[in-house]
Amino acid sequence: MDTPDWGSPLGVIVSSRSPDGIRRYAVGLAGEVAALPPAAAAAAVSALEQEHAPRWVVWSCEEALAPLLEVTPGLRPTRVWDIAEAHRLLHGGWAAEPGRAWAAAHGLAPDTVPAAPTGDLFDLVGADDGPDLVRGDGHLRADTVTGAWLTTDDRLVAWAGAALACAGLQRRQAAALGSRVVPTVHSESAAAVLCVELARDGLPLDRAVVEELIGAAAGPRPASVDEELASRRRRDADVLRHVPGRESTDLRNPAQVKAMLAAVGVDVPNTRKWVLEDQRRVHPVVDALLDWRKRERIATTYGYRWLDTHVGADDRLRGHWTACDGAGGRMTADNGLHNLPAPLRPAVAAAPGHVLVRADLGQIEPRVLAVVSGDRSFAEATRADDLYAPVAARLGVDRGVAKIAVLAAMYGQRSGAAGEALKGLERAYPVAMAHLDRAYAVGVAGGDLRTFGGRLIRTGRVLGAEPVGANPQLDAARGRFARNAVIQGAAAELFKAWAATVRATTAPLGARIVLCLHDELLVHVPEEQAEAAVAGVNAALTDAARRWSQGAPVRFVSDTGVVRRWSEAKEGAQASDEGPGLVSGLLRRNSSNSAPS
DNA sequence: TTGACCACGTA
DNA sequence: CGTACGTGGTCAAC
Repeated sequence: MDTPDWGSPLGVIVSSRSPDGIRRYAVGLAGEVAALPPAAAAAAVSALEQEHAPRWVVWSCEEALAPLLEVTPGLRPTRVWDIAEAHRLLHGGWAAEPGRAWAAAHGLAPDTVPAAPTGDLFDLVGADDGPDLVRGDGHLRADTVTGAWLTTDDRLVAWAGAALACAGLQRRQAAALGSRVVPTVHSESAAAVLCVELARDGLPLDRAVVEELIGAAAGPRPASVDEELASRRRRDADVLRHVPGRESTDLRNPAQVKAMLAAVGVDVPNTRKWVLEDQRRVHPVVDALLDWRKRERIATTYGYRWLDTHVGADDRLRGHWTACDGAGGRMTADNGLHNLPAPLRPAVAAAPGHVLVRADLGQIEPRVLAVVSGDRSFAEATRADDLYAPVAARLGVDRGVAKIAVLAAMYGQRSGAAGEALKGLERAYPVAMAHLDRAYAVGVAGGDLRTFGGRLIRTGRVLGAEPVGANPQLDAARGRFARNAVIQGAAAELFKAWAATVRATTAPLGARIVLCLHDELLVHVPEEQAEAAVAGVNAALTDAARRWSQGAPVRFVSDTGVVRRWSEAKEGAQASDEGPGLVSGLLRRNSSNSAPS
């Protein structure tokens, strides 16, 4: 078969695990693949990486790289083709097992992919697969991933060959979709490598501060179940003492809370925070309840159990990372890595001798809109540090109005004061607005879209299985989903290209990315390399944006600074006092913040 | 035990 | 007629 021009040597890493848990690899450059045990495989990858810097084809980074990186922590592959990530990009959805990716790469219908063995007696269907890796009907045999068939070195080498073949077909499909898509696969694959590293390395925490913050919200660490219950009752009592006669209210039951509030004259349709915010003055129980909710969040979700379960002995918070979610393609993480409440952020702190380089992209979504729509006038506005200023000038409105109008156009909110300014936007930036309207229309019709970088977005089945046209509300929701997905998804692609570039260019400084948060990066770096890392992060943005946008005249900006704690402001970041005042001060500031506006 | 709903944290 | 994600609580259905 004629292979596409990959631009660099091609390597492959696949693995299988026998039923007794022993892992074995097939590793090598294309045409020279050998079956090896883990330590030897890691050594081979290291040597080949150094000598040839190949693009490594893997069925998935998690399967192929995670165990190798445990064996050899210094291993850092730079170029990867992750078949699962390529499949998600090219064909949509999240499921991307080898059999499914293989089928899509070969143009075989997804509903004909043989089901993987389930472990019960139907496993005997494997007998229908015949003796070979590829079945008579063109599908991969079903019992590969479980390790049931990959029992010999020859079979493992054949498995590597299948990965190379699959990647070759994917690459051709990607190239056929346009010049941006192969680079997107490269970038998404790099993000998948980064996810393995993020999961392994974790986010550095200051354990003493975590303990203190949890203590301030949830009380001291309980030594027994009884103490835990007592602590919980004390928290509840702070609310219930405001409602004599209703002390038996279950604060965790919204219906009971609603009834309790009604009894003291607070009449609300539901007990959501933004509804209760306006009722603080009606009765003191409202204030107490909102404070309780904040403490309860930390006590339950980010309390001692969370600390003990997810923060290691090395004071690192670890979770599972994915390179793309099911919809727009953003990275996801669990165990609180992506939704850590702001009051806990002072606990995210550099290890001794290190600092955090914190960088976030400014106004990324409107800038992305300028790229993906090709609107030259809107692109002109991105030359400003504050994009809303030139837009406001062009529209003849206040900056605040311009901002709301732009956000309304992108996210679909039509209520409020944005109406007039929206008309101005459509006159001033018709190309950008038409791009959003087109995405909305495709969503309403249940059609398929691709992001700027080529990710397939299917709208037909989002939010349920109801057919298009049957439910106008559902159609509109699909439209909003689609309009948002082309922006959010493209922003995610740029972000990952940036993160991958930062990972590659700052590694020689000893820098490691420890958190990715949609438009924000935290890089952990030895103190003496802080300034070099800042420069590297900023240069990486310029570089990644130019490559991602293929030279579009759109400017992207990053607010980049050096901090010891995530909570510190980036500019003029002086280390705040680290005494006991830190914690109580932050809690106070947080609660007073939420009172007005 | 599972799934729906609520509620709320992040971007 | 903002969207996306993850988490933990309760409740109803199984």
